[in-house]
Amino acid sequence: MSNLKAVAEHSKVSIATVSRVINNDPKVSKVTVLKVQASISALEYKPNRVAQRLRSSKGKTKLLGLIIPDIQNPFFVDVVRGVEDYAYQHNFAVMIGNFGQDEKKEKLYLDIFQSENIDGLIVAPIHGKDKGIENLVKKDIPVVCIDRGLTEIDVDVVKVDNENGAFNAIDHLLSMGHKRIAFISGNFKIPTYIERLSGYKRALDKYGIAYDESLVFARNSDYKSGFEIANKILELENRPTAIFSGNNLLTLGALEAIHAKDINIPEEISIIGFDDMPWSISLNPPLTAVRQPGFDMGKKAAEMLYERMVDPSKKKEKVILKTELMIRKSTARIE
Amino acid sequence: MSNLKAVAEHSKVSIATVSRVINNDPKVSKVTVLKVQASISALEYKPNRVAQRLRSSKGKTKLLGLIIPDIQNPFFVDVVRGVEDYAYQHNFAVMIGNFGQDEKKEKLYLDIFQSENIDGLIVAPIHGKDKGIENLVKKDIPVVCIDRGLTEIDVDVVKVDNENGAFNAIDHLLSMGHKRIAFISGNFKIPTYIERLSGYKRALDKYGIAYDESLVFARNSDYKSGFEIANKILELENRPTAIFSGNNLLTLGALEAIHAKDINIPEEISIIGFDDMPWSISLNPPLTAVRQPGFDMGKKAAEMLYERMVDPSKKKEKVILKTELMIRKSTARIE
DNA sequence: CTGAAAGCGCTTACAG
DNA sequence: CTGAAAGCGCTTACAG
Repeated sequence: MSNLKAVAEHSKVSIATVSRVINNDPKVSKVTVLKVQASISALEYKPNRVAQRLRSSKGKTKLLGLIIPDIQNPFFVDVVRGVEDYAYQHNFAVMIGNFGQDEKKEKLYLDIFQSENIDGLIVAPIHGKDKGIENLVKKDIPVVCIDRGLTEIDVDVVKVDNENGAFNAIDHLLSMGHKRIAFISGNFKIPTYIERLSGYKRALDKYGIAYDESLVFARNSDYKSGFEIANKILELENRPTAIFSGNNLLTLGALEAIHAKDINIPEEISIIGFDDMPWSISLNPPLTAVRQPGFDMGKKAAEMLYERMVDPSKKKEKVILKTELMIRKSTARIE
Repeated sequence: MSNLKAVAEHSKVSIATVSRVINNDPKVSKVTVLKVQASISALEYKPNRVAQRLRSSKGKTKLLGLIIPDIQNPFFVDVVRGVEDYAYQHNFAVMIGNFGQDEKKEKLYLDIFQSENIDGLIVAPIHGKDKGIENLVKKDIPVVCIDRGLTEIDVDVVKVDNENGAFNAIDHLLSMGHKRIAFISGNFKIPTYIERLSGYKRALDKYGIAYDESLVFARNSDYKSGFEIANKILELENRPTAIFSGNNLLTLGALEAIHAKDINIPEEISIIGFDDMPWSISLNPPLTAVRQPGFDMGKKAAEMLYERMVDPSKKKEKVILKTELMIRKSTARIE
């Protein structure tokens, strides 16, 4: 790789001048700019971002960290795409860390990203009291939380109204006559699930149905857990007539369990999933689901991060987007 | 952030010694090591990876680039997970670039990653004559191609036997009596599709059926294209009795088109997809698909990249993994 | 076993 | 408008 020095020699100016040309310093004379630019393209010079970043820790080199809980979850993939979309348009590179719901791994990525001098971070905290992220915020590193916030500290966040999303789903089920509705949840350390549970309870309340703890199952938020929990539910003696599953992967896992037992949806059991998927219509049957605008969330988060980088003293902002209940064919009315 | 100097002062040694401790230089005395380590933890010192990388471009800081065509495609997500799995175990950070089938974007990521001094790159080239990647290889930057190779230059690659994968799928269809099999493909610039087409042709040959070009449709490898092409196919006057779709997303899009028209699978049309998905069993009907071991491919690629970094003069290697036809319920025998 | 010094490729006051 | 020089946080010969 050619470097500043090579370009400087080629165009017979100092490296300082070359640097100025690269950074569009208006003080450089037209002639010099042209000369240097010619050398730059002749030598195919590309600035070394590592050196740039080391030198000026001021967002010059545009590196953005993105830490997500599970890249297998299509919702987070949408988030990634949204972030990337904004980043690409604004010439940021994105460094992605996928911690797979593993707290140690999340911490590792937090450390690495910091050591990489990222200009800012978008992260879905593993829980509401995430010390690692709190520290970053305290150090005034721009941080935007996505999907979940932080309880102990004021921070920018983009999330969805989980409470209402869950409420609407359960309300829909209750309105169709269901009374025993199982909830397949992820770990209740994760704020989203707490909120979804409270929406579940509020809907029950509305219909005067007592909350039955034995209908709520929390494990990891992955395919396997969805499969296993659904199996358990299907074997309950007084089997619930409907399932509300807490995320994409749990839904897909539950679906496999139901199909493996040849139980018909929605005739024998209804199911609503939190998180819609592009192919929900092609599932058996077309899945009724709570849609979250993942792409928009990612994009918005990137935008807010950028604004925070530009103005670090800006008031922290909470953006709460709406969910939408996509009614398809996985729920049926019962007596 | 505290730096080397702070640690040096705290433990009353030179920064050179602190650096040696960090890098496990055996020459440092036990006493000194202990003293320095105490300071390191007291100050919560974390080496600045940017500075490390700038100083020694020898894989010390362990940063790996991963460029994939489409993060929405679950197959590539598996690849990412495989790469990450290996990387995490070997203390590499992974920088991911998703180019969304956009050649300009791929080039941009190639440039950025180079400017970031990555130690090595795993990439699925957009086509076989990708100059940008060729250049990296020529500069002796460790590169492993995944899913697709390069035609003009010798390079490490991990891929799948696409020709046989497609052959088996078509053979299965032909053995069930199908004669008009449409192929929904991605762009034929992409080597995988060329190979899949040739498997398609070889199977036809085996059954003595003439290749009919009008049954082959190539566009982008995304959901929307799958949907649109399937719509076209379904409206053909002499409608094919089966569809072979070239990737995950195309399959899902095609499925939506078929369902939207209330056409029954497999009674009215059979379909086999290239790429299996965890939730194939929950599709309507359970999808017959060609399975690629994405996770293993990613893992293997990361491993090969590591070996290449350790021994740059190592002979280039081609690893070709097998596909597996997962027979479920989306195909039926016809007269 | 340890330290002083050079240098990785840049940016940015400072001086002219 | 331009250049010489310091410095970002490290590593690594070189010397002792």
